[in-house]
Amino acid sequence: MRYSRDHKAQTHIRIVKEAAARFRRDGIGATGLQPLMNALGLTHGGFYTHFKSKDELVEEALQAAGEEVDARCAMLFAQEFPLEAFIDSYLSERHRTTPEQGCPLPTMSSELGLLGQHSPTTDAVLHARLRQIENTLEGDDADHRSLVIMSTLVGALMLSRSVKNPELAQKILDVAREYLKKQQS
Amino acid sequence: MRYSRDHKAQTHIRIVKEAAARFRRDGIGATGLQPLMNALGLTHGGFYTHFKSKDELVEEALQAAGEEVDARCAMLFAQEFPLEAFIDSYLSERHRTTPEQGCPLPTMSSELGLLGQHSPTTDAVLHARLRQIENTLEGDDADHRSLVIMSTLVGALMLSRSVKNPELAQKILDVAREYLKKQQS
DNA sequence: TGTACATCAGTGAACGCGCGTTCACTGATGTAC
DNA sequence: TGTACATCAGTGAACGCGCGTTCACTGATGTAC
Repeated sequence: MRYSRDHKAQTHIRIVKEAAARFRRDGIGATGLQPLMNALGLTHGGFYTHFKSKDELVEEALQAAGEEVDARCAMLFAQEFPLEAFIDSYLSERHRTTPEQGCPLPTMSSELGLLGQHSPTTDAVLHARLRQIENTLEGDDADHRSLVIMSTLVGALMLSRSVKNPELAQKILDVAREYLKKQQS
Repeated sequence: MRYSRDHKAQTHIRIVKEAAARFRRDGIGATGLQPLMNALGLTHGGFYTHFKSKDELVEEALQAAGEEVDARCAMLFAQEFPLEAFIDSYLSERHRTTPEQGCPLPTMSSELGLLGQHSPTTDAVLHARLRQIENTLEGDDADHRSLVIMSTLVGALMLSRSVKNPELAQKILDVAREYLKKQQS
C-alpha cells in the first residue's frame, strides 16, 4: 500500500505521541510495543520501519513529551504571575491523575536513571523548566532557587501519586503549593 | 533435607533482604525471581514455599527496606543536630550512588504508584520519616514543613540520580542541602 | 544406642505468556510510458 | 487517457528469551521405637 506523500511521517508522529503518553502513564518497561501499535490500528511488525529499536522510541518519546509540556508551560509563563501559575498547574489534581499528559520527569526519568540509560534528553527537559523558572526570579541565586523549586515540585507530585491514602495525597499537593507560593512573596 | 529449627525462617529473611536491595536498585519489574534466588545459592522453585506470589515479596521487601532505613534514621535523629544530620545523609553522594541501601521512596514508590498497586506500606514508610522530622521542628505547622522537606529531599535525590551530567547531579544535591539547612536556622 | 520412618525445605523440569526483534510477503497507489 | 510497473508502509507468522508460577520429586535430618 503506497500512501500519500507524508503518510509515513504522520504515522511516525502518531506512534511517538502514543508512546509518550503510555511511557508516562504505565512506565517504559511495562509498555509493550504490540499493544502500543494495536492501539493505533497497526500491527507490531511495522514498528521497525520507523525505529531501530524500542530504545530509539524511548528517546523520541521523551523528547516529544518534553516539547508537549514546553508548549503548555510557555503559555503559563506568559501569564501575569507566571511562577504561581506554573506551581498551581504542576501541583494540581489534574496533573496528579493524568500523568500521561504531564511532566515526564517524575515518571520516565526515574526509570531511565534506574536502568542506567541516562539520556541527555532528561537533562534537556529539566533545563527547560529551570530556565523558565529562573526568568521569573530576581537575585543572583536564581539558578539555585529554581533547582530547589523543581525538586520540591517533582518530589511532591511523585509522593502524592504513590501514596494510598487520598487525603494524604491531596494534602501533599496543597501543602507544597501553599509553601512554594508563600516562599515567593 | 530437613533443616535445623529456624533454617526456613533464616532463608525467608535472606530472600526478603536481597529483594529489598534489588527492588531499590533495579526496580520491581526489572527484578526477576530466578536471578534473585540464584544469587542466594537457591533455585527458583523453592520461592513458593516462602511466598504466595511476587506481590507478597514486594510487600515484605518494602516493609523490610522501611525498617532497615528506620533503624539508621533513629541513630541520625539521636544526634545533636538531628534534622541537619538527616538532610546531609539523604542528599549525600553515598545515598545517590547506593539506592539499594537507601530510602525506598524515590525508587520503589514510583513504580508501586505507577502500577496502581498502592500499598499501605508506602504511606507507612513516608509517615515514619515525617514523624521523625516533625519531632525536630517547633511551631504548629510542623507537619506541613516536614511534608515539604520530604518532598524536596525525594525530588532532589530522584532528579540527581536521573540526570546524565555528573556536575548537575552533584549540584542538585548541594543546592538542595544548602537550602534546606539554611531554611532551618 | 541403633534402626525405621516421617517430615518438608529445596530441586529442577515444565507450563503458558508477552516481550523485542526479524523477515518474507502484500497490495494500494504514484509514476513512467 | 489508459496500461504496466516499481515502490514501500504495513502485515503477520516466527524467533529466542525470560518472566511468574506449578508440581512431582529428593534426600538429609529430627523423631519414635
